[in-house]
Amino acid sequence: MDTPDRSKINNPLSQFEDSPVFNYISNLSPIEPVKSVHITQTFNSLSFSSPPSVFTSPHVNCHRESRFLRRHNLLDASKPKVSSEDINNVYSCEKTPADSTQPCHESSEPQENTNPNISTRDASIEPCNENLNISIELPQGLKYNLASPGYDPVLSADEADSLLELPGKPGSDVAYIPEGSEKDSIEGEMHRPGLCHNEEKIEGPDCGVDDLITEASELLMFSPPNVTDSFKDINKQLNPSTQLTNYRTLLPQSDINDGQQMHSVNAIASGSEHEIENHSSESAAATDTGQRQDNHDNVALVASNPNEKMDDKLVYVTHRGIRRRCLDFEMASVQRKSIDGKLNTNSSTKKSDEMNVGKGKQLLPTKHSGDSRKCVLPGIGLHLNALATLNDCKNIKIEKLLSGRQPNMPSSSSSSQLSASQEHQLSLLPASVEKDLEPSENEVQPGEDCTESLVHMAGEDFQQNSPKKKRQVQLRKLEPDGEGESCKRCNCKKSKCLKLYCECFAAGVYCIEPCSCRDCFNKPIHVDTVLQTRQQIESRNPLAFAPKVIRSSDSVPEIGDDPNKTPASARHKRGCNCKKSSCLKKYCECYQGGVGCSISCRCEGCKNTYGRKDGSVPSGIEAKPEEETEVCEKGVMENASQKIEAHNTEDHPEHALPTTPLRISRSLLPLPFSSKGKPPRSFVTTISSSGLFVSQKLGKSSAPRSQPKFEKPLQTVPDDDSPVTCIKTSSPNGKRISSPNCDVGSSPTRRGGRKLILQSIPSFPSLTPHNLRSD
DNA sequence: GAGTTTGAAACT
DNA sequence: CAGTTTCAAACTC
Repeated sequence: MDTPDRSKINNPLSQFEDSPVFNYISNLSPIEPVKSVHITQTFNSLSFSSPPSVFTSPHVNCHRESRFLRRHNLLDASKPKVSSEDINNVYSCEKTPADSTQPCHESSEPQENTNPNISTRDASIEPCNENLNISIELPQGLKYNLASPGYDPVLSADEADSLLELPGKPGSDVAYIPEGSEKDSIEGEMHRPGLCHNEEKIEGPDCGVDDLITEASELLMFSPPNVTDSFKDINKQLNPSTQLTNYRTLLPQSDINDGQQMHSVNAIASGSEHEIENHSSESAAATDTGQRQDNHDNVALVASNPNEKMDDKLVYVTHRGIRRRCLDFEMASVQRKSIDGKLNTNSSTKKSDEMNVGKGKQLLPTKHSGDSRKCVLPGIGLHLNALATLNDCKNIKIEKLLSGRQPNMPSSSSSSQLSASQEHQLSLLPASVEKDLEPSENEVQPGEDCTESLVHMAGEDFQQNSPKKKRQVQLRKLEPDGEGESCKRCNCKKSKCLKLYCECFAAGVYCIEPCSCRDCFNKPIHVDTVLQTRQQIESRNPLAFAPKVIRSSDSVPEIGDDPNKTPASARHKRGCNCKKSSCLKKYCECYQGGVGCSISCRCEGCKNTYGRKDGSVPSGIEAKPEEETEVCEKGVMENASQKIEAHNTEDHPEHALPTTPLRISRSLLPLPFSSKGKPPRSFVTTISSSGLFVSQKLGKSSAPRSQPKFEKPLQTVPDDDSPVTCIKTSSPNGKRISSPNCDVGSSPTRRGGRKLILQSIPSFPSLTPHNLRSD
C-alpha cells in the first residue's frame, strides 16, 4: 500500500538535500556542536517526553511518566551503547557529522527540521498547553507526510518552508529540537528516558513541544526512505544495547523495506505494544519469519495510513495499556470480527484503533486501515474496568514494555529463550516486572491492575517465573475497587473460565497460576476458544466486557467535580440489583466498584455508602462539603450524567464503556486528554467511547441523540475552540460537560481544542504537505 | 477450609 | 421482558 509512497519520499528527500532545507540543516549542524553534549540531553528528554504529552496533553503527566519510564530503561541500556556517534556512523550523513544530531538531519532532515521549527515555534509561543496543541497539529502533519506516500514530497516542501521560517529563529532553538528529534529518531527513545525524567517533570510546557518534536522526529525517521538503510545499521548497533533488541533485530535482519523497518522501529520505540504483543501472540503460532512478516505488515499498515499513525501515537500514549491487555483476546477476536459499521466514527479514531489493532495483528495486515479499524472495534476492552483508572499505569507499563522489555526482563528469566508466544508474554511481563522493579512509579493502585492484567495476558508461564504473582495477589486484595478486577483471580469450577462468572475472563485477562480454577480454558493455549467465547458474549451484550463501573471522572467530570470527588459521581454501568445486601457489601457491584448507586440500580433498601440510588449521600465517604456537589451530582449528575451513563450503559452501553481499551483507542483523540488529567480523561474517554461505541452499537439502540451528537462533533469538530467538551455537551449534560472541559482552564479548553483537532485529524490528510506545497 | 449467602450471568 | 437456574464471589463460621 504505502510502498509507493516511500519511493516518492525518497525522491523528495534527495530534493530536500538540494533544497534550502538541506542548507538549513547544514547550518544547524554547526549550532548543534555547541549545545551538543549538555543541551542535547535535556532537549532530547524534552523532546521525547513531549511527543506523548502532546497527544495526551491532558494526560501529560501520566504519559510523560510512562514515557519516562520507558525511556528511562532505554537510556540506561541503549544510550551508552548507541551513542550519537554510532548514529552518525550509521547514517553517515551527507554533511559533516558535526553532531550526532546532524546525521539524523541528513537522513530525515526535512522532517526533523520542520518538526523542530514548528515545535520550537509553538513552544516558544505557547506554554505546555499550547505546545500540546501545536504538537498535535504538527505531528499530524508530519505523520501524514510520513504516512502518506505522496505526502512525503510535500512534507519536504513543508519542511523547507518551515526551515525557511526557522532560519529567522535562533539556531539554538532549532538545534535543540533537531537534536532531540534526531536522537529520538535515531537513537530512538534511548536518550529520552534519562533526560525526560528530569525535564519532563520539571518542565511541563517544554515537554509538550518536545513531544511534538519527538513525534515529528519519529515520523521523520519513518518517512525518509534513505534512512532506512542507515537505520538498519543503527538498529543493529542499537540492538545489542537497546532493549528493543527483539524488534530491532528482527527489523535489521529482515530485508523488509526500509520504510517499514523504520515504522516498526518507531512503533517499538514509541511503544507500539500491540505490535509486540500481537507479534508475540502470533509468533507463538508462527516462526520468527512469521513474526517479521507481521512486523512488516504492521509497519506497512502504519505507513499506509498516515492518519493511523497519528492515531497510533495517540493511542499509544493513552491506550497502550489497554491494548496490551486486550491483545490476545482482542487481537484475535478483533481481527476476526468485522464490525465496520461501528467504526463509522471519526476516521482518526478509527485509525488509531486500527493502528493499535492492526499493528498488533497480522491479521489486519497492511491492507487497510479500514479493516483493521473494524477489527479493533469489535474487541471490547477487556480490562476496561481497570483501564479507566489505570490509564496512567497502562502508559507506564506500556512504555516500559516497549522501551525496555529486556532490560527489565532480567528479573524475569531469560526472555530470549522463550518461544514467540512466550516472548509476547514476556512483553507483557516486563510491565509486571517493572512494577516490581519500580513499584514507586507504578504504585500498586491502578498500575497494578494493568500489570496483573498484563501478567495474565503474558500467561501462566510468565507468571510462574515472576514473583509478581504473589504481589499481584496482594495487590488485588489491596485494590478495593472494581479496577482491581482485572487483577483478580478466579476460582471457577464449572464455567471453565469462559463466562463472565469468571472474573479473569470478564476482565479480559487470562487466568494465571494464582487462579484456582478448574478446567480452565481462559489461557493463552486456548486463545481460539477464548476469543470465540468472547465474541459470543459480546454478540449478546456488546458491553459485556466493558467496565462495569464508570468513574465519575470518566462519566461526567465536568461539573466541577474534583478528581477527588468520591465515587458518588461514578456509577455502575447497569446498576445493581441488590436485595439483601443493602448495597453495603461487595455483593453489590456498585459498592464493590466504589461507586454510589444510581437511578439505573434496582436495588432494595439501598444504603450504599458511596451514594444511594435516591441521590442522597450517605454519611460516610461522600458526605462532605462536596456532598453538595455530589448531591448536585446526584441530582444533576443523576439526571444528567447518570442519564448519560444510563443511556450509555443501557441504551448505549457502549458509551458506558469508555474505559474499554478498544473503545478508548477508537476514540483515540480523547485519550490523549484523558490520559492524565483525570477530569479531562474521564470526560474524554466517555466521549470518545461513546462516540466509538455509538457507531458500534448504532444498530442496537435507538441511539440516543447524545451519541450521534458526540460522534458528529468529534468528527466534524472544527478545531480549536469547539473542544471535545462541546461535543460532549451534546449529551444531556451537555452544558456541564462542555463547560467543565472548556472551563477546566486554558489548558482544558485548549486541550479540548486540541482534541478536536486530533479528532478532526481525518482532515489532516488535506493538511498534508500537498496543501502546504500548494500554499 | 468448609459452608452459606448473595447477586450477577446465563438460560428459558 | 420476566422468571428461573447456574455460577462464583463474598461472606461467615
